[in-house]
Amino acid sequence: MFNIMNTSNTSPTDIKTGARLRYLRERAGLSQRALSKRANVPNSTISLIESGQTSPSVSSLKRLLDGIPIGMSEFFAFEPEPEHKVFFAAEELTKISGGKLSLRQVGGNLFGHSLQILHETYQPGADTGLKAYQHDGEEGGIVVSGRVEVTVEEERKILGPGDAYLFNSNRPHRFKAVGAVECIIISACTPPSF
Amino acid sequence: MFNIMNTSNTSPTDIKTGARLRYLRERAGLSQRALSKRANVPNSTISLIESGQTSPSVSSLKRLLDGIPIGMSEFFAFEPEPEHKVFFAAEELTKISGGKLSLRQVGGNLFGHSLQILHETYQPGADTGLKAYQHDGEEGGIVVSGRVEVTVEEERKILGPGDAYLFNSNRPHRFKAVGAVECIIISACTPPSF
DNA sequence: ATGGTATGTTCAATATTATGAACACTTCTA
DNA sequence: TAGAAGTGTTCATAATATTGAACATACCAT
Repeated sequence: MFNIMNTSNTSPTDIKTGARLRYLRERAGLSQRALSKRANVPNSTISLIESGQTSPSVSSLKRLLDGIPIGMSEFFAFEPEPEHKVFFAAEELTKISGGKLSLRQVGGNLFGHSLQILHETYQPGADTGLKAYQHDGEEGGIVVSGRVEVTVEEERKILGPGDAYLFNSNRPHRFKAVGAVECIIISACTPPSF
Repeated sequence: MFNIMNTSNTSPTDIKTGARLRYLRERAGLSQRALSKRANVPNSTISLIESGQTSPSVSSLKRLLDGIPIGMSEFFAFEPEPEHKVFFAAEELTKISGGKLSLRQVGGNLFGHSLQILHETYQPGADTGLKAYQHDGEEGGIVVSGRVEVTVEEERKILGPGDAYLFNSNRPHRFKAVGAVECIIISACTPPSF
């Protein structure tokens, strides 16, 4: 069995499931035990998966991702590809969320990077819901077109083209497109790891 | 443990992994044993997974999907959503392939349908490679913009806007965008099942 | 009919994953 | 400094997935 870029010596996992899970868990500001409670999976299992000592069953992985939360498709959306690219065509942006709220990311994966840049497209009425990504970084962006109502804790403001925002990611926040036209935002976010 | 639309009575699988695998396997014209050889996984395992009696490990599932072939992300891209929709906004089309060759599908999943309609976008130079989807249906399409070189067995022709094609899916075929501008095709395909 | 080949399913044995408790370590607080 | 609470890791055991062989059917050609 052939394996590219395997960190561990024992390798039941040919795909980098463990590294992805660890990355996303830390990105959500969750400890192994915190995720353990939310996903109803023992922390030891999480440890073994993340260290590449076992390959989780689909059902187990599903429970874990539900606890983060993140979808199965999004989880596996980071495919192995030649990284260290500098230039990205518009079409190359990685789609990490679909439906009414489209998130397209610069670069195929984030593992080697300390900055996530997104092209966000909100269809009219699209709403992120109230979320608190609890990591310690900052996030900010500039509205390109359309109008969004941005709520950060108690502060609320409607932003239009040219307007911008910047805040600590651990503050609860929410984005909602208002008006009849789609809204496009270019945003950036600093992950805590790396 | 709660489960929507579970066909089986025993349910180790909360997500419809088995149904998805079966659908995609049959769609590729592969028997359980044929996929077994290509994926290096015993046919009995495939049977158990498809009948929902086990939840495969990620590594097993990866081997199976490599044999079809299909990516992990694409496999899980069909999320539970309200089906039986009639109208679909352009943005709602389900992206089932990325990179230089973009395939966007009408409807979130195909399980209840007998027709697959795609909005295909080929970046300049994009190429499907020589593929033979072996199912018994037909596929055809009309070029909207740009130019494609279409090869079906020994026949080869360059199609431009307004041109069209139609052939049995079991014939080896290949699409390649030519020229400097991206090429858009609207295509349709009849799956064998259902 | 008869043999050959294909299909998907089932089952006991084996290999792997999931679990809960114990461990080693760090950080915080009194 | 001591204790409590946090972190990730390890390990025997229990639970589950995987395997290979046998089974039941269906289809086709002789």
